[in-house]
Amino acid sequence: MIIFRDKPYRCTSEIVLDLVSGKWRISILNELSKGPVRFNQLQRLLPNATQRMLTMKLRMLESDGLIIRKVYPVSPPRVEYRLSELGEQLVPMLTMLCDFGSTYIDSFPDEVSYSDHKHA
Amino acid sequence: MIIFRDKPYRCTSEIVLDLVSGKWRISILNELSKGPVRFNQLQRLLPNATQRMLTMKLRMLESDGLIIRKVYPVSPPRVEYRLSELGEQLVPMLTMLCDFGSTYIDSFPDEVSYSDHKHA
DNA sequence: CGGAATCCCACGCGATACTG
DNA sequence: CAGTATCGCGTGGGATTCCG
Repeated sequence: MIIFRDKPYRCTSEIVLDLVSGKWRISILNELSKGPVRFNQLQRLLPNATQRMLTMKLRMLESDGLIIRKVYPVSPPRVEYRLSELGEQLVPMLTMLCDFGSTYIDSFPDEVSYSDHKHA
Repeated sequence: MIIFRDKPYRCTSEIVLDLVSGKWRISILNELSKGPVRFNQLQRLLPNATQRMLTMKLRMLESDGLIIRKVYPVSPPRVEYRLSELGEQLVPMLTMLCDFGSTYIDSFPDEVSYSDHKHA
């Protein structure tokens, strides 16, 4: 049994799930993997996430050491987020998750459809 | 936007998270990756999971197509669970998650400890 | 622009007891 | 042995409003 940050885990894979699970976390990481993004840009990229949720998840990812928050002391405020070194190391895994997801849904073609609209 | 089983996803990786997230799912998959297991064995392997939770998670994994439930019509009842073909394909990814988890916690040696006791 | 504060709800999870 | 059936709560997620 591993204790990490005062929480017990049966396997280190569960720790990784804590890092990337939770709504918006993967989407944020995916966007940041393409390069640094400002808060406002992120809002437009993830139009269904409320400001509150984005802020919360970004702070969590930051305290997990996966992303870096950089504040430019200008007016109007400018805050930029980017992957940390650890976060960069996560990218190949995100790709693998994505790949297996594609493989998986290919086994259930009847249950898949696509939608263009951004909401929901 | 992908719709899979009536649920929207921004990326197929989010589908995979739905498959392996949720308490006990990864632990169950890890145990089954070593070979078929009976319900009772699983209970002993995961002593902190209640019967209800084990049953629920097993049924979910089954309906997700990752595991197979085989009932032997004997008395007392004998039910065996094993990975499906799809489930087997998941194993390398579980290994990778585990590996990255180890890499990750190595970055925070102060926040890691170990415990022998099975509870919590 | 990039938040923080407040309020609220669904549901994932669990404890416990019962059963073919 | 391998499950249901009930009940209850914590917390993750969200809508809304206000702020420097």
